[in-house]
Amino acid sequence: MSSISDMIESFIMDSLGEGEYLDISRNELANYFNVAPSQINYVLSTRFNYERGFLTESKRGGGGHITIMRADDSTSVWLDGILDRLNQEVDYRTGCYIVDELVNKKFFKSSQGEIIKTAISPNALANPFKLENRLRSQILRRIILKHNIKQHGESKTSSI
Amino acid sequence: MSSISDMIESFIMDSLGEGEYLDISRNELANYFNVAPSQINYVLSTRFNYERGFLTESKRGGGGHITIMRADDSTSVWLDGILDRLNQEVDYRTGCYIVDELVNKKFFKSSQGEIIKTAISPNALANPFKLENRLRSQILRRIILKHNIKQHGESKTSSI
DNA sequence: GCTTTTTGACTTTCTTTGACCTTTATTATA
DNA sequence: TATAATAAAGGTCAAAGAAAGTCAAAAAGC
Repeated sequence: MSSISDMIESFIMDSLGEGEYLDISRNELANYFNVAPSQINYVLSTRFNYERGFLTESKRGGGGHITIMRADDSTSVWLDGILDRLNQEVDYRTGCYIVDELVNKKFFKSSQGEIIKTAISPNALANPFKLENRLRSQILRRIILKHNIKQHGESKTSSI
Repeated sequence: MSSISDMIESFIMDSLGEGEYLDISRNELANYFNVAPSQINYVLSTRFNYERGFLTESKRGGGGHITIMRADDSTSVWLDGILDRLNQEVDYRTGCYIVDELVNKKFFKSSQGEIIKTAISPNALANPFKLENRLRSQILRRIILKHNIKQHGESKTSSI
């Protein structure tokens, strides 16, 4: 009666036991239950999300894995820390850093993170042009030119 | 479970212990773990970079070696020194000298160093207002600060 | 019919490897 | 002795491989 996702959920719950966190391999687990690897993601996002008291982290590539953690006091401390920082002014870089942290902890998806970053970018938030724009194009022009020359060997301009 | 890179990382960490720095031979280490020598570079650049609190130096040729150092207070003193110099005007030669120093300490990759040198070159900065030297120190300062901030997340300056 | 589950094609990220390059030290030679 | 050749490191970069992520369509439950 219960779906495979439910079985995977209880399997993970059992493996977690009383522990604070658990490391799993997405592929192994999917293999064990004979399901598509992405179904593990489905289980994680529907059963082991923040609302249900969990946070997950992962790493791709060789030796990649997924970590499932209980979202306990320390998590809310972490979140409070971030909210505290947002009581002061936050420049673009810091904002991105915070967004990355939140994405990392699967608080937001990375696609959502991108939107957020765009929303808080200098471009989005401000300022009609100033004189520095001319300089900027000059610098960029210079860098691109030199890069191009270096790659194609035709050096007609001085090295700097 | 964990990748070989992770094992190499902990091996280095263990060897370093509480010490301030550690000398290793790239080839020996690669041999010990049965990996391509370049994988040692991979571990160094992903795990023992400035972001993570380390600086590395190396020497080639006979008796060559790699030194892994904790980026501690003295590092920030060194960095502060450079930033101090950038409070005055900086001509192109001096700028390149500083960039070389930063590349030497693996603060930037040499490919990044090239870009920076181009960005502060007379050609890039030529402008009608004869502000070249002031601009140069400003740009250099900006790049280093941003790099440093990006790595440590302490942002006291505005994003642009 | 609507919601939840399952699947699979495509994407992104991280690791591993290898071929080729640069620098430094040592040794041989004029 | 100065210089040229050789050997002994480490550096770089790109390709191949190994995971996990995304998204939308199909299938299954209710």
